[in-house]
Formats: sequence, structure tokens, C-alpha cells
Amino acid sequence: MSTKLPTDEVKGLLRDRGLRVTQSRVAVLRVLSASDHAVSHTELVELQGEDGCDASTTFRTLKTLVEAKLAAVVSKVDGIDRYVFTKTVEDRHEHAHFVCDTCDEVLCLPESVVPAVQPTDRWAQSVKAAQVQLRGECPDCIETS
Amino acid sequence: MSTKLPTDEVKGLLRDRGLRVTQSRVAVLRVLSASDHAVSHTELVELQGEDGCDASTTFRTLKTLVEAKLAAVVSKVDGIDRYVFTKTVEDRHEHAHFVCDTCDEVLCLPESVVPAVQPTDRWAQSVKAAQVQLRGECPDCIETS
DNA sequence: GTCGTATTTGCAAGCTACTTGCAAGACACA
DNA sequence: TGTGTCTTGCAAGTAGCTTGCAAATACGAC
Repeated sequence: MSTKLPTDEVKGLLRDRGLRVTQSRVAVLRVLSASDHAVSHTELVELQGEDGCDASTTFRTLKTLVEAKLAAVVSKVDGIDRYVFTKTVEDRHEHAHFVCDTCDEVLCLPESVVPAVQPTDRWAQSVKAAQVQLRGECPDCIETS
Repeated sequence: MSTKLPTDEVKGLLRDRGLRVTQSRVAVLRVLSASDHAVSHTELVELQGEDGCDASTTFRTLKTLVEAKLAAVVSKVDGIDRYVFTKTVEDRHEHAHFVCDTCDEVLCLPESVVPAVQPTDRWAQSVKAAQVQLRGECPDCIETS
């Protein structure tokens, strides 16, 4: 967990995208910016605690932030969307993720996992642009089992 | 959509696994055996129509069949489990699947998509055993868009 | 065939993730 | 500061899935 972005910087980011600066947006962005892994809606609400906004508002805020490209959905496993803060293009997590069936964590794979499909194949275009996700047991869980 | 397995063959498969032969199990297995793609619970209920069993029974039946290795979950995208009939080991779909964001279909990738991870990496074991899933826009949807 | 018991089923209720409608409140621009 | 538009909170609703429990069913023993 790194440190949260300063409120002023977050406000600037929102304004740059033509979005209104609201309590909910600032709070969500700051929590996302401080997290070192993909955060689910539930987690976000927990992290915000008492001062958090309504759950439906948080859902709408996340949607808005994704549309504005300030956040991205990097995982949609088991019906739970997980979000990351995307200040820069590199933050958009366009690499493979690993979902652990044991600890439920969504982890970034340490190196690019490139599906081996022939470029002539009609699938080539689809696969190239696809979000790659693997699920199984992560190294930590294998070790402790 | 291929043809359903004969009722007697399905009954035999159930008995081989020490499972009781029930209307629900026979019906679900026959529908799965006739489908050329991964079927969700909702789809199964629709395919069975009027004579289908209760939704909760169908859920329990699917779970039982997976435990008995007569079916397998090949996709868990968006919180929707999708099942295939696994008469033989090859049917277990231990290859990559592609989930189309446009048509929602879960498709088998035509050739093995092998993630490129060094065998020395601590991730090697996890990745080797993992279920690989890609999501994006399938070739058909790209063509028609 | 029929009996008894363990397994299954159907129904109802509940859970989580997420969506929607609407009135009230907050933001931003003049 | 006022005004119009956007956002929020609340409540209700949806989909996928689970659970508890009483009634129904499968199947081996007789």
C-alpha cells in the first residue's frame, strides 16, 4: 500500500477530464491510487469506512472513472469487478493477471504472458487485443499448502 | 448442436460413478452432451424448458456432476459458471477459452495458447496448472462491427 | 412386488454484486 | 449569489447462486 495522492492532484485529474470534483470521486481515486493491487467495490467501501459514500454511489463513481480512463477494470472474475487507478497509460494493466482460487487475490503476472497464436489466424486480432487472465493456485498458496 | 446421448448411456455413466439415476441428472447430462459450447445454468434451464427441474436442483445437479467428473466448469466469467460434458479426459477443456465481450459467447481457442513463462520462475507451477482465459471481441463480432 | 432408508428434490428464503428511479443536495459558471 | 445541471442517497429491484427443510424418490433388502 503506497501513499494516497494529495487531494489537490486528484482534483486536478478530475478537472482535466471535464469531471466535476465531488467527495465521492476524490475519495475513490485516492484509495485506488494508494493500493498496490486491484480493488473490488466491496474492498473500496471497507477501506473508506465510515466516511465512505453510499454503495450505489461508489458503483457509479467507479463507472464514471473508468469512462474517464482514470481507472480500469483489470479483472471480472466470479462476478466481481476489480479496479486500478490509471494515471498513466502504463497503469492500464494491459498484461496478464492471475486469479488465485485459494486466496482470491488478483495478481499481476511478473512478465508478459503472450498467447501463442499465429498472426495469420483469424483469431490473431482478437487475441492480440484481449485481456488475458489465468486462474489457479498462486505461488504463495502452493508454498503454504 | 450435436445429438443428445441416449438415455440408457447417460444412466450407465451415472451408475458407473456410483450416482443415483434421477430425472434431473439424466436431463442435464443429455443437454450438456448435445451442446457444442459451454452452457451456463440459465441457458440449461432455458434449454430444458417446461420439463426442467427447479433452478436450485439444477445448480445442485451441476455441482454433483462436476464432482463426479461427468461435467467441468470451463469458464467463470462475470460470476457465471459455464459447464461442458466431460465423457472423456480430452473433453475437460484444459485449453484456453475466449470470452467475447460483445456476444458473451465462451469459445474454445482453436490452438493451444501457452503462456510464455520461464520454467525457473516461481510462477511456473501456478501458470502451468492454470485455467487460461482471454476476453475481448471475438472474430465474428469484429467482422460484423 | 413392497418396504425402509438414505439420497434428492422443490419451495421459500437469503446472500452478494450490481443496477435503476427519483427526490434532494452539491457543484460550477455567470 | 443565483441558477441550472450534475451527483448523491435511499429504496427497491435484478441475476446468479446457496441453504434449510419437508416431501418425494431411488434402490437394495426382503
